[in-house]
Amino acid sequence: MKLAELSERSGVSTATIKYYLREGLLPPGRRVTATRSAYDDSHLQRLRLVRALIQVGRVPVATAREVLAALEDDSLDHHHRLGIAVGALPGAAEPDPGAPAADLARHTVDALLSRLNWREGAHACGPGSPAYGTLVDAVGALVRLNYPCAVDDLLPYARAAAELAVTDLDLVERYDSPDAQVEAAVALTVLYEPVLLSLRRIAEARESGRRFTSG
Amino acid sequence: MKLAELSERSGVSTATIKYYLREGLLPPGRRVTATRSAYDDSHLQRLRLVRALIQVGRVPVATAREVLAALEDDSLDHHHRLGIAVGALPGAAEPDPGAPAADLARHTVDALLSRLNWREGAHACGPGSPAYGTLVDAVGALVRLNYPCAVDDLLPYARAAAELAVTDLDLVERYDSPDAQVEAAVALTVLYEPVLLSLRRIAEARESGRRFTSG
DNA sequence: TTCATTGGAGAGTGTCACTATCCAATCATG
DNA sequence: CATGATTGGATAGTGACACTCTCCAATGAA
Repeated sequence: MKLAELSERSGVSTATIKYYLREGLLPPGRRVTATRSAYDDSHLQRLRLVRALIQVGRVPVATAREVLAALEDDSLDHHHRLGIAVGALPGAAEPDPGAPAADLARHTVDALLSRLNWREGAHACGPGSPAYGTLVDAVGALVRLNYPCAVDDLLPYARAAAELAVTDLDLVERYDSPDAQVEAAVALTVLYEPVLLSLRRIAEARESGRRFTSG
Repeated sequence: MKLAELSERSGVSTATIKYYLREGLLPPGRRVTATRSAYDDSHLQRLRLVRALIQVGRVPVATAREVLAALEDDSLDHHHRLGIAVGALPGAAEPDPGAPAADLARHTVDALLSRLNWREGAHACGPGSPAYGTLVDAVGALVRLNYPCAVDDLLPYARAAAELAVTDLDLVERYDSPDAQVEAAVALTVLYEPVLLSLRRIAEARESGRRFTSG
């Protein structure tokens, strides 16, 4: 497959594909001659994943590169590859680096994870993981704005998250090879986020209608 | 409260506050003299909400302005104000405007909402609402990438969303005045998104560890 | 032969959320 | 009352980011 064909089939402009190649988001094609390379279906698949990460997941290009690197790191076992790849995904932008109310937030998050007995799993739970940091930041924002975020307030969200994780991993286990599973885990984590958030808003509107309208 | 004081108390620079005033995200202060205005606690609260929307929720400035306008529109009843305000919030960026697989996605979403009997509630469910559009886009991305997104695959997420909405509205109902409730609905919708997504990733890591590691 | 395409690299674009600079009017202080 | 800081207001500049454009010599296809 030539570059132009890859572009046509993926709907991504050749300029952008060249850019992704330059940035290392897409492995170079097989060199046919000095000025020509051939691409295959794996490039097409990877290109689609990159678009999903960047366009749907709003993952910065630099971060996407890390995620993809973890995806291909054969030196790691299945669980660790998955943890690193998903862990490299970004969360919300962090707030002011100054630490106003961050202590309370951290304490709340720690109490929540303890309550759930989520402390022992080292990966992506520990204070070093991105998800943990994002969670502390998010709770910190709630604290600063005086919105409820006690452990008891957060618990229902954690329970929902636990159920969602089971569903997610069930989807992942539909894939056969470990490689496909890791890629699916990354893609589904990112791609189901807008699904979940939209459904939540729709459900909120329904629930609001149920509570606040007469008739 | 002077501008400098508002800046100090909120941790937002005077330059940024001036920018928000210019952009209409913050109502002008009470004019004291020709060159001086006074701000009060409502400005502080609003400023915090704006920061939450923009920094945590990644809401574009123009969108934030719409959300805030709906927040203050006294001509609407409670439920509609809430629906419009939350509806004005953005979802993920939409993919290529061309409609590849969009029909299948729309069909899937419609089937899902029908299955759940979520069709009758007009607000934020209808095809016109932003959340609906975001959902179709997100499902479209799944379709294009060949990831599972049948109605049965989406149902668990919708059920989780329904439970979350109940929790959300319970939090909202802790506030007394309708104004406070609408503001809380917007703030909590946005601020709990990163909370939920981080918890999901942490839960995924735990679940992955449970399934894929030995011992 | 001739013209389009390729890989490669650098520079330019558009968007967006600020941020910096200026200005004249006016307080606040000594 | 002198003097320096602050304010509202306006305009222009910044930095990050994801492209996108332009150019080039080498090559391939018609």
